[in-house]
Amino acid sequence: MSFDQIFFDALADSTRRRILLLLLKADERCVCELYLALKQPQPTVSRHLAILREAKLVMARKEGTWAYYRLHPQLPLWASRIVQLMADGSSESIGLEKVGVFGCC
Amino acid sequence: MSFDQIFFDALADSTRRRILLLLLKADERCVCELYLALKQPQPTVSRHLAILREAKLVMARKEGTWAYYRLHPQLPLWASRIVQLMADGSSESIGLEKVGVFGCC
DNA sequence: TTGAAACATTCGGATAAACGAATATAATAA
DNA sequence: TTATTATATTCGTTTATCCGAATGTTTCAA
Repeated sequence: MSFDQIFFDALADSTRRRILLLLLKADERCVCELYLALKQPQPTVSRHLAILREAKLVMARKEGTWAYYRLHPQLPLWASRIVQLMADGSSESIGLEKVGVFGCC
Repeated sequence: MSFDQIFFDALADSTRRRILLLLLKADERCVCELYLALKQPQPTVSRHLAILREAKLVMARKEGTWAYYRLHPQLPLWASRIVQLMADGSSESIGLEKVGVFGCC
């Protein structure tokens, strides 16, 4: 399957789009920040992160029991511009305002 | 369902993306040009066009028995920029080179 | 070495998307 | 009216996706 197909499949889910927007606003986020911000169960978020990881849209860094995610540094330019445009234009609530007030890690 | 969701759902299919790219390069295209260029059965293309039409990504103009499609003039700016980036970055073959040599209309 | 915390994965069922084949509609021409 | 051309829709089936619930894995601390 082409990267195009994988990329747009990944964007077809709103939880995955919200994850990408959260990662766009911060260098790194750990999984607990993400699922608390998104108000979704941890396994749900982990499954979506796995999809984004396999699509090479995000990268994971492990540190102890924590996993920190960021946008993939080798994301093609056109693809990362699309993520940015998504941020500009999307009417979807990201949940970012809540991040940081949880003492999750 | 939000426009965001409808928009990215529409982009998740490669035939629909190719239709959008074909329409990006031309003011208008009739259905026969599209399905000949895409090498897909006419009902398949019409079904995808219906999805794009209901999503308000494209607009149809009827003239006799023909139907001419174009990108929707009120497409949000961020959305049409995404379509353009898709054109820049996509590795997918559009089939555009074949359009115009068919005597379909 | 037992326990707990942070993530990841698997399974089963429900919902949705896509396609081929067939059929319907609408406009025009004979 | 009948036929034809261009396009649209419906139907039935297959395939893919998503979610909740349960379970695994890894790391660290006691």
